[in-house]
Amino acid sequence: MGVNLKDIAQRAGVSLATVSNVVNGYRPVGERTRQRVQQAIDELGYSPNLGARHLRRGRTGLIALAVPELTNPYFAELAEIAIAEAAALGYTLVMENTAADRGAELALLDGSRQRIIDGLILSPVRIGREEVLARPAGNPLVLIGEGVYDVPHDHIAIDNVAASHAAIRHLVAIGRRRIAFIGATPGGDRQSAHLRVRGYREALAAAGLPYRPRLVARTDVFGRLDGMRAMRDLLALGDPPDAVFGYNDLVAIGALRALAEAGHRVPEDVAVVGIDDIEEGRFSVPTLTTIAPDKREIGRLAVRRLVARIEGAEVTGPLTVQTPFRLLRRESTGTPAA
Amino acid sequence: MGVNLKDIAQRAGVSLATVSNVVNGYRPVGERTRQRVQQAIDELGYSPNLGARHLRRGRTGLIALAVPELTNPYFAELAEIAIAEAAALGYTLVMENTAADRGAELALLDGSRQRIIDGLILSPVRIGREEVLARPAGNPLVLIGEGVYDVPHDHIAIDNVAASHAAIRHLVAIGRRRIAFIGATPGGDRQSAHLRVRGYREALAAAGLPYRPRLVARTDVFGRLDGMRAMRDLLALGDPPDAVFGYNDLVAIGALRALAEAGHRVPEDVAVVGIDDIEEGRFSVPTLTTIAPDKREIGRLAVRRLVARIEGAEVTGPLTVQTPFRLLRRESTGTPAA
DNA sequence: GAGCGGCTCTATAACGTTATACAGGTGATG
DNA sequence: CATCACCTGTATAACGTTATAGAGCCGCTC
Repeated sequence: MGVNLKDIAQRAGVSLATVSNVVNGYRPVGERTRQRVQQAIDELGYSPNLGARHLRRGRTGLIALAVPELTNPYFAELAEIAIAEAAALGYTLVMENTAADRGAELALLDGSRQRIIDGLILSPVRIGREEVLARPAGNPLVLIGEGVYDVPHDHIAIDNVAASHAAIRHLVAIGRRRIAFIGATPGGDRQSAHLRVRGYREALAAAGLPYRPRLVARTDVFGRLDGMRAMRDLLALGDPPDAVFGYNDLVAIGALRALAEAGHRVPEDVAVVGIDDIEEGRFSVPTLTTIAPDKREIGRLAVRRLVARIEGAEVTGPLTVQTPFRLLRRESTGTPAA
Repeated sequence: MGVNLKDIAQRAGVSLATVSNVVNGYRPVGERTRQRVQQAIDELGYSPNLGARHLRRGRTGLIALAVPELTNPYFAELAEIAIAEAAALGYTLVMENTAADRGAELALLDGSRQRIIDGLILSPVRIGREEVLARPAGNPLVLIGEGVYDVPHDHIAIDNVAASHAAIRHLVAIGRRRIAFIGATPGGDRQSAHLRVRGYREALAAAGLPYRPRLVARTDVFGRLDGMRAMRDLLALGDPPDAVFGYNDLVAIGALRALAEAGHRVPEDVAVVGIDDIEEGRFSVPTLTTIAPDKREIGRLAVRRLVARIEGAEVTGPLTVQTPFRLLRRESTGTPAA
């Protein structure tokens, strides 16, 4: 604690600036002096004071990934990838928990936090296009997920309408006709649900199936408990569904639980599909059919885009990138176990 | 971006230092000047440059929580609590992923990371007492979990031997006699498993049951996949167990999956108990009986201890704190659903 | 009324780094 | 041989904050 450039400079018999140049490679340094300096660094065990560097350079080397819940495995899996990618690019990634709270999201957009991080990857839930547009100019911002569209920021997400289509097509293909959706939200609160609901409706229409509003269950948030409660309500209908498409895997897993408690067989009585491909769904009983986004691609792309913006690199191509997804058939829709 | 103390000082017609004193409350400021300064701050929208502040103060306001895997829900749930507690104390908590890698853990102990964080909460997995003792003096370190004992650092954990006792007593109480353990590790790699295995053995002995080495399954790490594989192996024994105690909930959930695939009923044929009380176990089919550590207590205590050390506060009481736990009976050991 | 102590406020030197301007030395060129 | 350009290295001024030393002012005491 406390070996600084000056100590190294003294030890190596060179100036402060030369040591800085060796460390940073900012200006050419003769081979002999470089070696002497490097030796001094190794002997004294120097590592730069990042606070000072930050002050001077105006960058902290910190980027933040703000998600609505840390405990959602999808975000944990995404974070693990993003942290590794950030480290590879020389940045430290800080996790930020908005707890799906509007105030927290707004604070992130223009709060004082901004001064300590170089850029932000945000998965918005409670804020919309207007709030993002109203944001004062500042650090680069990359959006992930489906909260906000049509803003002048990089945006990485899957094509949610297409993902819903794929899920519903699959359910139709295995003979289901009364397909429910769990995870709609009231109002314009969370656009993601809107897109997934839209895909659901479009695909029903394309299959010649009627749209039944009673089969669309609303939830406040998107956890296991929400899925379980919604499924119970659906089962209480006079004419319950023969398939369920959940907003995400957690909701779907909650639905599986409700079905088990009520004594229904999956997939024989009710088939279930989710979105996210969290590991949990590969071990649930039954295993969960899901739409698997390419988390690796999303995490890496988001970090790379952000870092590119921070470093002022030229970024070509459109702001919005739709990453690939695929349908993984598992037991909850009647595919043999892996 | 860029309103600084000087701007405020000019606007308010006072000196730089006075503004700093208003912001920090470090020295008394007259009521009239305080108001004038405060007004200037509000008008210009000032927020302190944390980099500069930290350079000057020598602290960054960042603490790190290093865990072996972000995707283990136990750590995610713990992190959510710790982040909130840190924020309440004016600190930002950074998640660090050691990926259960020895090199990563060592790097955290004395690496350059140290210079950017004020303190570290570490859940050690691959390092032992010696490595911690060999650590150069530096930032405060708080240990959580069961990796390392008898070192001059704060340590927050449950009593693992007692936790195992409780689990085994419960299984014995519901009439099980061939009780397996999944999650032992070879050598002294991870002491936690040793403690849990020890409690398992002691409790068997206390119940007058024989210790059968074949019923103790080793795993590399402690994920669902490890639990599933180990359970398959146990089922392949000529005389399979009638109960399984998993190192943690993830392992136990993997075991549940293997049992389902093999067509065994839980709890009728095999009862299952885990440790951690992750949310997943409250929704699995069947729901999972578990030893629930007080995560809130662990997370808050770890952060508070660390911050107290950072701020040089007098900390009374022993270094090692054992936090409470309780047994939650659920379906996997034959308790009626909640 | 001179001296003293308490109260506000100010000037300024750090903290450790990087970027800019500049100095010294060397080799090549006219 | 003088000039120039280059290549290395140096001195130094920031970056924005906080802590220290001290200056000015007021009222009080002897």
